[in-house]
Amino acid sequence: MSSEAENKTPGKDFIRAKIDAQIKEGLDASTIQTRFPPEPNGYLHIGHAKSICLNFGIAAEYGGKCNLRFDDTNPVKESTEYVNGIMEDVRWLGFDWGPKVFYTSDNFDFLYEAAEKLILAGKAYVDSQSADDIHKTRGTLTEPGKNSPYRDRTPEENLALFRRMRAGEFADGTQVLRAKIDMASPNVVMRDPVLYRIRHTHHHRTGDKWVIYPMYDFSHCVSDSLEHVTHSLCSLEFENNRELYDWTLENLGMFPSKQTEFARLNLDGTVLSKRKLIQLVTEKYVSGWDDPRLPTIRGLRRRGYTPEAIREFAARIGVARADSRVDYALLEFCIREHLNRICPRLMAVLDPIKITVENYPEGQVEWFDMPLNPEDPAMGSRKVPFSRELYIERDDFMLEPPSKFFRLAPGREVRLRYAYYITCKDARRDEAGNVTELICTYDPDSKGGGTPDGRKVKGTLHWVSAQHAVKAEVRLYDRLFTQDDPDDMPAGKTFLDAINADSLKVTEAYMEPALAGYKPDSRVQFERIGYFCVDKDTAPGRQVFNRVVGLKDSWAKEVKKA
RNA sequence: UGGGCUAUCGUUCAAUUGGCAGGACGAUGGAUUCUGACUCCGUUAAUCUAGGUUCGAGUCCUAGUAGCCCAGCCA
Repeated sequence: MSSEAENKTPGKDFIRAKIDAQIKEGLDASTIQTRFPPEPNGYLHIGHAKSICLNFGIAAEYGGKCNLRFDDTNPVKESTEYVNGIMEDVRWLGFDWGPKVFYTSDNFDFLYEAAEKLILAGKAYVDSQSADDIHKTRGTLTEPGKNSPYRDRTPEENLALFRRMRAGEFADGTQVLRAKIDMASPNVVMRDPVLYRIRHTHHHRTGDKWVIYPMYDFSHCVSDSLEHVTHSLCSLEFENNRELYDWTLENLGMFPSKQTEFARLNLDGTVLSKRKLIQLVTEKYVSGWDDPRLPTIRGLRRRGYTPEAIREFAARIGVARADSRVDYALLEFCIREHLNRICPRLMAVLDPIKITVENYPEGQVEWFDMPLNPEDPAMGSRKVPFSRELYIERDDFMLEPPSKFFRLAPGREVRLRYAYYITCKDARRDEAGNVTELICTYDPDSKGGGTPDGRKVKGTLHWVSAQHAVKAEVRLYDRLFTQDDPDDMPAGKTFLDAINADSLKVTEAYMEPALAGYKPDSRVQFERIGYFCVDKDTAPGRQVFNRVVGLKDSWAKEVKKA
């Protein structure tokens, strides 16, 4: 059993429960310090959002602080572009890291001095073996490693060598600084881990000042400690590194930050590893980091997700130590729940079929005033034109309807939302038998959508006036992968083999005129269809909408069953 | 006989430390409805296995089983 299980308070996740217990034992809540420490080598995804919400959330709840720290110790992978992108994403998610941004690279001088201290204390040495030899002598998971022939160099010798490393006298890969711990440790991480390596590479912040760079295991704990991080929260794969984290701070005599691990997020139908996301972007399987099919923060943002929905999602998935994979339906639930509250509701037809209302006067147009959201009158209203020729959704008509179908069919009466009742008199067909046009009549007494005799209709359809319809491009998205877990493919297959060829469908919508007024980033509900977000690709005269998520559709389920 | 970690409804997170296994999502039935949406009500369904301790075990003990992480000069 893990020691984390002790002293839990019920209902809370194990981390917050442990903090409660620590406070009970005297911890001053205002000293609680967390940090979100991304490496700027890619953009953030929803898995990071979980960590961000956890770290910033805990700081806010307990009256502590959370730092944003860029873990920028490997210059070959990192860039300012990513630093800026990450800050933008964290801010968009709604979190504030205060006036100071932290960088591990700001601690390079301190880290160097700390390394010299370890050398002087006989706890670190310069190893001149090749990377290959270091690998070979590390041992295996079941066998101990062998000591390096350079392990017993004197502190003076090591110090001189280390200073020459820093001075740039050695080529990349020829020397490393290693901690002198135990080559026989059952924990492979403790077998004389590398602390510093040589990299003659330009760093995005320190430029060419350094040619040696500290490793994660050395720099992360020291940076935590310098920031007085009390709760260093990271994902489960760092469990094995905790022993080295503690060793380093102890041997340096520094503030004892403590690491706690939790399970990272896995989400059905997508990948959440930076390596794979980078591959999807660079090899053009998607249009970019902000492709609306991607689980990146900017992808979700462009798709039309809101920060509120993502934060709600993070709260609902919880925090635990067990590996898990979350149902995509939960994310969709969260965005629907928020968009349902905030979106105006308008009408657009995605797959039109024409209706001619034969008893409606030719050339007549009526403008109906319709509420933008009947559940929230404060949203106001808009004007919608009605005329003799209309479009409705092709799915809303059936020649030979099954019993449970209560939309339009020959002889059937339905309501056109907020307008009139219409009855289908005839369905015109082409040679192939496809329905091309519906001939209907309307009941003038049903104006506004009700009748004096109070008769009921089963169906209410959305519609647009053909002559007033505004066309727009609509992008319909499906999951990017066909498998729930694209990371777990059969032998010989990779996650790329699971890419869904139909993850994007582009179509043309016929919209009521008011919809043309919405600018990029606006989110609306297309009644009876789903939530849509105006895309940044929108140009004058050519709107582009992304489908954020469809409405729940119990009729579609019914059809599927049949 | 390498070490570390994990195991509860289909999914996910709980269970006041040994006292009626609960919530959410999903699924499903119904009510309501000018969105087959929303909302409301109901139903469904779980303690990895085998022993043991105990009046009582998800929780403690013993032995198993399954899964995840670690052999980067990545983080």
